[in-house]
Amino acid sequence: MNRYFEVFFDYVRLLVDIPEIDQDICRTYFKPLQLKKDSIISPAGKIPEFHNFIVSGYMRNYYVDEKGQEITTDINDGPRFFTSYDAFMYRKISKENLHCITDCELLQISRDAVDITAKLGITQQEYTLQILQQQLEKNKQRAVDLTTLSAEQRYAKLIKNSPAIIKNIPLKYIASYLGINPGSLSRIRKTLA
Amino acid sequence: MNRYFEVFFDYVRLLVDIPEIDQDICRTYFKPLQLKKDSIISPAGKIPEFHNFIVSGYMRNYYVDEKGQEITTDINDGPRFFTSYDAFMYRKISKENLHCITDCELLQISRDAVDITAKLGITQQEYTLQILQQQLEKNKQRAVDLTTLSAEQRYAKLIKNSPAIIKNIPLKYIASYLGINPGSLSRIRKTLA
DNA sequence: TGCATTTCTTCACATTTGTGAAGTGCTCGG
DNA sequence: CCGAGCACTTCACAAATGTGAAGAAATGCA
Repeated sequence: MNRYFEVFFDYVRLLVDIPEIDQDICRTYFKPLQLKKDSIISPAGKIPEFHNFIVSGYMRNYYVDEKGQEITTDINDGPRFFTSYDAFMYRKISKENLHCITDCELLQISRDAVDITAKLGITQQEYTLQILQQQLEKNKQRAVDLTTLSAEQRYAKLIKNSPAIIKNIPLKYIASYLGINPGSLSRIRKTLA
Repeated sequence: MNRYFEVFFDYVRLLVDIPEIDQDICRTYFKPLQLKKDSIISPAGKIPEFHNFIVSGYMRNYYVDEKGQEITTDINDGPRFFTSYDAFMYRKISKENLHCITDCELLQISRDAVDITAKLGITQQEYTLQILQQQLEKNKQRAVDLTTLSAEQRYAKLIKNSPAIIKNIPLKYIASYLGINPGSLSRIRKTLA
């Protein structure tokens, strides 16, 4: 299971240094978990129990709209945290489902444990601040792309920036994430080929 | 100038309580500023000097793309913080311009002062965390709206949720913010009337 | 007030994207 | 190995939105 924490700490160190003490805290409170393809963790209608870090595998975040359609709101590209953060943090009922598109390896921490580690360690608050800023910038950029780029340009940009997603995620989820009809995306793919 | 801080504290109290000590700190380090319509503060190409709170008035955030077109990425609806936050925080060159669409009343704090107040007061870090989360949720929702709603639905939603924006902001900026061509928006307005 | 500028609307037409049905190919469990 | 279901493509057509020019309306300034 050490590999899990290697991936985890490598990811965290992109934003902050982690002293040994905090590493030990993480090893104590984060629990490894393997999930099979198509597992649903943190289903809509429930309060998310865990904050998840994806060590390997691909997940998506989706909700079901009034017409019964699945809307994919997020897809991961490599290791990162993946949680309905707002609902998790404030113990609110989530509207979203976290769906393992492939087999996944996770590190999970419970909501109670997050409060404990916040007091024990010194890195957590600073890290949380930074990752929130990073996520905010990403989402701002996503919104700008959606207002300024055509469907074809959005797809081309995803190929360029996240080839791993194209290779590993069914097209229908990508289409939903990009706000493109699957049929239209198919046509766009043909013109790009 | 007390009115400025009344608006300011009322806004901050939506997320956290502010002890007297922290209120005094704010009164010391935030400076009131009046701006005329069409002033540009924090222009693209420079490091933002101040973190801005809009007491009254309307501002937009825009950048100029490769074709020379202005892309409006944010418009405020009532009092709130309005800053190229990432660039301000990390003293990076900003790509965005903050433009006063109407006369504006602001409270400003310098980047150096933010570090000072962080040490003096007790509310700031908690507040920053919360407002980042709030902004993140807003931007996620904006992205979801852009993927799932038609141009007409996006405009209708803006009318419903932010009538003040419709009343006070030139349509061309609203169109850009919604990712709609001004001509198309004009047509949409006619069908809604 | 009156002129100049900007903003908004309107129109005809082009382009992009959506829609639903049908067909093809793949995958996975039995 | 087979068949059912799923994912993806393809197509013809519909609908939504973009485009650029022209005019109307509003705004700001002298």
